[in-house]
Amino acid sequence: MALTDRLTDGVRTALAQAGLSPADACVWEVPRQAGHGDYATSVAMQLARAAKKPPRQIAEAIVRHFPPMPEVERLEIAGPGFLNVFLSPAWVAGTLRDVLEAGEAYGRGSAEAGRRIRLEFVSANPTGPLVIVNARAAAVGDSLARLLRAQGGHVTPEYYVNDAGTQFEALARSFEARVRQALGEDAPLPENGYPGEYLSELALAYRTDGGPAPDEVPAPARLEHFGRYAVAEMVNAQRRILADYGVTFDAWTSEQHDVRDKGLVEAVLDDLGRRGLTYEQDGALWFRSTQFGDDKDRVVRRSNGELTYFGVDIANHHHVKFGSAERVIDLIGPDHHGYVERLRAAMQALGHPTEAFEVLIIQLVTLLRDGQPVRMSKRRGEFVLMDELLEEVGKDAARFTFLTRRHDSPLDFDLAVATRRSADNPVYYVQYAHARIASIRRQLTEQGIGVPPWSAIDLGVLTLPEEQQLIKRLLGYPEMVAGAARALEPHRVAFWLSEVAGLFHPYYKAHRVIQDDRALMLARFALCAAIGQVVRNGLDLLGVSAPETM
RNA sequence: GCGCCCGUAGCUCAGUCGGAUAGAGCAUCGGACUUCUAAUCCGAGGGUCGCAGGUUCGAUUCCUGCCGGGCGCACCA
Repeated sequence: MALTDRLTDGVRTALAQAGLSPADACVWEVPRQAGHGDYATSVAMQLARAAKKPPRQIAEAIVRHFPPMPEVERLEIAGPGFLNVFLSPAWVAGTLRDVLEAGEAYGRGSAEAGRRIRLEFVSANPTGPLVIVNARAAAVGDSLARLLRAQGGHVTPEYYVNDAGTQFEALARSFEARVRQALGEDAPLPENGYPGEYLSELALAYRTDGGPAPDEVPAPARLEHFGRYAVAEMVNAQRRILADYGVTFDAWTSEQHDVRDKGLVEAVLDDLGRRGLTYEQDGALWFRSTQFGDDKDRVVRRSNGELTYFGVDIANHHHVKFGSAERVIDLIGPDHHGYVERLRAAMQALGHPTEAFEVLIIQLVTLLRDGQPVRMSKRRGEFVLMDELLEEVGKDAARFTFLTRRHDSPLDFDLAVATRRSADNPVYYVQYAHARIASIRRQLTEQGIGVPPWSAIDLGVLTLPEEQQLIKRLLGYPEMVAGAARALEPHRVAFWLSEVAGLFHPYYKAHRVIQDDRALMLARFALCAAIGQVVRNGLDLLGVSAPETM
């Protein structure tokens, strides 16, 4: 049972013994100030009104009747009626054994046990290379997948390939033009085409592979031919970069093959139509999204007969996503946030619980170098690509930096800072803690010092304030992970790790592990091993490596 | 005009479910390697939590209004 649950039980028992009415909720928080104990609750203040007694008097009754517990050293009443709990140092030290024995499983929970979760992120159009904001979405999405898995969820990371519709056609025509140019023809790029150099390079590769010239492909099949080739190559390139970044997807959903070709759009539109939730106007088919809180009704099939992106996406969400999961999470860019409401309306109309469908907005990234903005203009081809970012700053620094901000706040990414190997860069600060611990382990081995099983080490000698503080911090790790998963906020893990490293480095500097006092040495090594384990577990949730040496 | 997000130290940002004296890193200034890795550590200064009301024992946190910034308001995706 969790410590706070035990404390709550103690409070309930004490209230009953004192003849006071029970508290419906007892919230424990970790006070900011050490003098206020390890845990505090304001339950006495909240009960004061109903009990018609001063809060301090209620608190005193709780203290008087609180059952003895090995975890608790003493209770204090403070301020207007706070109840402060001071943990027993011996019990605190003993918890280290639980951490070490749990190993890589330490921090896992069961909040999502058995639940199937569909998590879509990145999903860049297959019309160009991945750029820096895609790297942010990939870092956040992948970390979320890891967090939700750590809570027992069956997570399917999904990449939706937008290989149909107007953008697909623009890509197909642009690519065809580039192939013609590669053959020496004077072929202009179509209007609204994609001017990037990458399509010219792809055209050369296409010819090298022996792909047929445009005029050798029958006109009716030409668009499809060049479009499919370009999409396949673009998606492959995206997949490779993401794999280098440590991000893999279990589902690559094709708009054309997995949604449109399977008749799912007609099915879902018929479904909505039978419920009277669609209507024809001006030759187009509309969905009554206003009935579910949207500002206006939305077109699902245009008057020219073509489906809108929205129309297809309803089918995608209803049949593909919810067809295989109880919970659906989408990560999107801020430019699409106006789109969320209508999709939410559609999911509601189709009977999905509102809390089962969540959309996270991943804010934009402003790229800086030494504080100066790096211009990103697709038109002039100056935009910074994801592979260039990875080459310059590396996977670990990039991922960690993206995860030191809330996903919904815009981020300034300074290339110069992220490249710097110093404390400006919290990723190295955290990794260095892990490397230093690994170094201690190596030193022990080199000096022929054997370490007995954890159960044989007396941890009670870890009485320094720094040691107690570190252990208590490790004790809070599972709760932090559970909170990050619940709130879908992986940045909490990154901050937590920085804080633990910030406790470890001063401790390392001030107190030697390897020393003549064998009992103390072993206990301190156990503490370091536990810190190393938890840091490794936390970094793994971020997809960042935990190096043995640096 | 309407909607969403954001205003916290010089800068970049945390701040749990409403708690006690508001936090970190960077930057600035001053120090520390004979010792398990100096990618480290020790110390100092730095605040009207955008503004004004409201709710309450208590508000950076919740509500309303205003000011300032970003984004979105298509038979585009």
